[in-house]
Amino acid sequence: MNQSVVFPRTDARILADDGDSLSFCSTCAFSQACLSEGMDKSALMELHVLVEHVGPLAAGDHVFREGDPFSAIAAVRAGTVKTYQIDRDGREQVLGFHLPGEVIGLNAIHDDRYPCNAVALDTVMLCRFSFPKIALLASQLPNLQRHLFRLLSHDIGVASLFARDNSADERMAAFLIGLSRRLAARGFSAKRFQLTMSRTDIANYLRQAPETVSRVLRRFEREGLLHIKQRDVEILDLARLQAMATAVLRD
Amino acid sequence: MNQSVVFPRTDARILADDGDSLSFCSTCAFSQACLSEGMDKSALMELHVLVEHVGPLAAGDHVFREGDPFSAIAAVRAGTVKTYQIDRDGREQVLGFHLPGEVIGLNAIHDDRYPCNAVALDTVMLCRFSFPKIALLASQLPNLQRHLFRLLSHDIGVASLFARDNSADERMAAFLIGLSRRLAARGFSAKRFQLTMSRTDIANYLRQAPETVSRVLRRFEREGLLHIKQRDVEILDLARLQAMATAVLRD
DNA sequence: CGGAGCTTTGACGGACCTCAATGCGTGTGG
DNA sequence: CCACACGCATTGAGGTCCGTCAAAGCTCCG
Repeated sequence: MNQSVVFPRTDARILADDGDSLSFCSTCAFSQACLSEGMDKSALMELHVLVEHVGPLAAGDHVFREGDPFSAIAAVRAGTVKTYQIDRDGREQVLGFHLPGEVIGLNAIHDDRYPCNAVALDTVMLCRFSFPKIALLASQLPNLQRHLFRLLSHDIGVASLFARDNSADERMAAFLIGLSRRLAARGFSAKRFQLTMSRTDIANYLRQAPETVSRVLRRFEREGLLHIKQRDVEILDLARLQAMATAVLRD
Repeated sequence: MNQSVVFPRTDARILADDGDSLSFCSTCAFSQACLSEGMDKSALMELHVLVEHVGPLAAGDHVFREGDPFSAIAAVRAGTVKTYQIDRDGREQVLGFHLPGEVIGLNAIHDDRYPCNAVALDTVMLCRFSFPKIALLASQLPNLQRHLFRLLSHDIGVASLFARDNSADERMAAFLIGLSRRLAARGFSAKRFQLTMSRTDIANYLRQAPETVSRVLRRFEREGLLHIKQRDVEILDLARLQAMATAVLRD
């Protein structure tokens, strides 16, 4: 396990590849989102100036750790980032999985420290945005400010989804449907994808025992809802899975 | 139960009392917070211009309803506001209780609609801030922008607190300690306070059965942790209660 | 005084966790 | 190239916390 924290140490490598940063940036989810919200090209140029491309990170590399001073948010460009906390008994608590196009670090603004750890689950590429700089730019670009407010507002709702009064089946269905939709929104297949996280991580995230995850997935397969082999999932009955998930996702 | 939505209809009453809005505003939690974060007096004046004082609302009055177009956030000045959703089976899901000094409506920025209902549990006074106006002002006042970012960031963390699989006792202890601290932060007593919400609401918020809430509170009393009569609580053993709550609150 | 609604109390059952053992896949070294 | 070992996943058996159901008590009203 690599113990190093990526953010504070990657300045050198980041500064090294600014030659092609503009071409890279056209694939950056954050920039794309800004564009789609009506930000003009010249504004986007200013955004590009403060972007730092981080990666590739290997599975197990940490993006930041709980308690680190807050300096930047980051958009996931490729791979999956897991955020988690360690409680006082040393047990891990998974807070979320972050796919390409999603932003991490927003919950660190409040008290200027990252309140959780963030670790790469596979090979991860990031766009790093210095928060002081992007906040300053936001005061000049209304659309950027608006985009940031929306990102933050969105995350408020997401956190409370998996309360324990839903059944194990419902939570698992909601988890899979959520993944499917988020991947589809980024252009990936909605019906075939890989679980980049272990069953243990999924169980932890859903507040269940790993054994329960195993049993529920197996039963889903027996009932023809999906096909699963190792970490490769194929959803066979999206409608029925979605119906189970509505109790959690409220759509 | 009063079915009216307060925000869209109170413009007349709000505009009527702008004569003394400045004196009122000195007690507004939001303004105070801005001041304490280093915003200067002239900036605060500009903030006062766009504040609208709403209230008093009676218990059962709605501040906004799920699906209403988003227009404003609001700081609770007095009383308690409950936010909740209705799932497709018609069951209520309590999202949170908002005490004086706390801001509601932040989760509506994302898709320009309030994603939940907000209802007064007792006599409530609010400060209403038009969001377009405060966002515009924020781009001119860096400290205001920073304050808004922090408010949003804070709510991300709060939402995920009760999502974990802690025991009924731990969640109840965390609920009480949370209330105690938030009230103390506003100058109220940390050891004696009123539960402005019903047991049913508490149970719903903690994702428990009302019967469980009843049993746990009763057991806490038998064990000398607190004294409770109806909705009046006196905490007798803050330390022990806090110890139970750490599993949830992580402090 | 009486009724409605919330709260409390008890008995019971079920969903999921814990514990334990086996199976499977991957990487490593002989 | 195969054997072995380690970690993760699976499967089964048993226990428990808490939700559900039912009934009675309490409070605040009219």
